[in-house]
Amino acid sequence: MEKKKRVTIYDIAKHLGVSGTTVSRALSDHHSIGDKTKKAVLQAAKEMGYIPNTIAAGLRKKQTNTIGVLIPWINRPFISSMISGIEEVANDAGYNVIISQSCDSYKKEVANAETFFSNRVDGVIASMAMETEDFSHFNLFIDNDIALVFADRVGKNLPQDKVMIDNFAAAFEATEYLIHSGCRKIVHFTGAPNREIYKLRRAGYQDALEKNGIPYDEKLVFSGLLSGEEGVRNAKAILELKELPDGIFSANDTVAVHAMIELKKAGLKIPDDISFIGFNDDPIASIVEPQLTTVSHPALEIGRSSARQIIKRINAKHSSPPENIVLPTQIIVRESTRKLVKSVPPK
Amino acid sequence: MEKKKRVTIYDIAKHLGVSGTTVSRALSDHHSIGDKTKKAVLQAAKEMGYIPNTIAAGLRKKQTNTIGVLIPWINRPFISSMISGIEEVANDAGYNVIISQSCDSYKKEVANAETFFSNRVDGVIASMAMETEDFSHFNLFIDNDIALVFADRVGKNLPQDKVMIDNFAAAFEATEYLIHSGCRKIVHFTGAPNREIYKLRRAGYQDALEKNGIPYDEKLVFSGLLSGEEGVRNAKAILELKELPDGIFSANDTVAVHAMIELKKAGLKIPDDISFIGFNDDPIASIVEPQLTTVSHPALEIGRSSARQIIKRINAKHSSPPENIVLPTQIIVRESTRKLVKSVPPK
DNA sequence: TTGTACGCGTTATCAA
DNA sequence: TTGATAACGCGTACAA
Repeated sequence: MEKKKRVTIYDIAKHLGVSGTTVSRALSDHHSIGDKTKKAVLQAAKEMGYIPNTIAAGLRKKQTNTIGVLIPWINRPFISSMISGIEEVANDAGYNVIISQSCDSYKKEVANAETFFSNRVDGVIASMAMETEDFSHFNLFIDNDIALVFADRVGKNLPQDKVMIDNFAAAFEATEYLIHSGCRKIVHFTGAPNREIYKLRRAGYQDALEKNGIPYDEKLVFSGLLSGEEGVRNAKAILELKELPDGIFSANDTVAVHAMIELKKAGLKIPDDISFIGFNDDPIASIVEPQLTTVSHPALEIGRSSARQIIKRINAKHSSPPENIVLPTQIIVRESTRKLVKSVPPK
Repeated sequence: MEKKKRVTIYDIAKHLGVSGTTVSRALSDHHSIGDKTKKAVLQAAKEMGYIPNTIAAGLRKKQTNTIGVLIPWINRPFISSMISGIEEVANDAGYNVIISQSCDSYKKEVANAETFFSNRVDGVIASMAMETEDFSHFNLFIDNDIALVFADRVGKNLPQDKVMIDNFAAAFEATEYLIHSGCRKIVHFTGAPNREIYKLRRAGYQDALEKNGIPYDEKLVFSGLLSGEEGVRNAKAILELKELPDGIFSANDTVAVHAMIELKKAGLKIPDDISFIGFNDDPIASIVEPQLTTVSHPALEIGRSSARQIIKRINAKHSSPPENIVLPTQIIVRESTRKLVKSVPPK
């Protein structure tokens, strides 16, 4: 499509017989500008259908008012809600949001980071791919003073802002909830261990077991991509165990729900034979029967908070130590767990 | 955050003792450039950590390699899948995707359109807000020769490319499926009638009834936002009816599933007392019990197809008549409908 | 094959 | 309060 000539500040200037500078100032409400000229410019701009060219301004100001969001997948309930939160806050503050999915691939993540840099985004919010183990591609932003905030799937030991939940504590509480409701042999579904969040959930699970005198058994931990198909596979593997578990703590809802359905098919009663606690509070959690008890993940708020943080960094005059923003989680008790036999001690 | 001096083609030029032009050409693989110089430039660029400034190039070339995506909500399964498809195709073709949600608000949609224009996106893919009745804000793109493709929630009588499904036919088939499985009193859940897609689904529903000798009854059509809460409300309203319906065709899965659950609570058997067909094939459709029969909406493919179309338009030398791309739907038969008593005639 | 000079649309600086 | 001029980083017509 051929480009059309568009209205610029000089068209307005010529029309009004003033300089481009004056128009620019009038439009950006500069203090040293006559009231009459200002009004005239604004009027003319409107009449002539002028819309500022953010790109050109950005080139000059060395800023684009754009935030890059780097996430593994868009079409997952948790992530799309997070993006929704980011977009909400960013838009209100006058920023655009550009999105790239890594599809959990390290290679794509690296490529996307470069694209963001090429587009001179003012800041980046990143949630890392499952595969990613080396973080050096983020140096692009760090070395060039581009604000960087990690959200949810953060890197370990990276000196950047992070917005996340307390995965260890959430997992500990969830596991202990199962224990307090009478479970003694508890299976854990987890994701790739190079993602800190899954490592921490697993650690919380392990710690809860040990604190309650239950031995930790590697064979009861199923690790993978946390997909629905994996839930079915895991369920089948569980049915092969010599002694069935009486509880399952899953690092996400998808795998939990599909495992649950598969176990139900095999005739097991939930929660009586096996209790379930998931993670995320996806829509499917409240639809499955029995409804899934789960750890609610404040997705929207993680997004909002990340956006606020990145904007704060973008506007900061000086650098300051990295912040760790931890958002609260909550166990949503539904029907896939039994009643507590021992009350959970207050925190 | 203060901006840092970044490597430009002139830094490379100075370093190598050549002109900026030469560097620019070497980097973009221009034909008239010496092999040695090219190699030297590429080498130096790599060493110095040069990454092109797409923004500056865009200003010069009057293109940004950016596609604006205007959708009502990000965090809905159908839409996030569509975006995923857009992003996939666009990224592969070297385009960035910037996203704005209108939250189904006309006002936000207008504001977002202006932002897109300000950012000089090369093209726009739009799925309209529920509220939108006036389409004049899209003239911004049309008048300025910015490619525009409507996806899914298209406008009526607009001379733009559209990517969508055959809503009328899909609704007709779904309703007829209910009829052929023995339903005679069929309720319809629909969305705002200013969105063509809902109007068409309703028309398909009505036509199927009439073609099969069943009178169309306005009182059996429930219109609204198609939310979960609405599903509960609709179910309660249905229970108040003098004579219960024996089938429900819903314009989305969310409202169908929640209504189903509510009716089950009231003791109704599904599909024996009431059959259900939804629309979209959201994840919840295959989780609810009984699993929901639904019209599958090729979300990912609508996204991919829209992206391909917009890129085609962006690169087109001349304008050509608007295209209407219609993607196939499919009834996914699950457990919320009874067996067909009369086979569906072949199309 | 290479370089000079200018333009893309805006803002910052300095002078008037 | 206003204006002339340069600069942001890159691409390109034209000249060499």
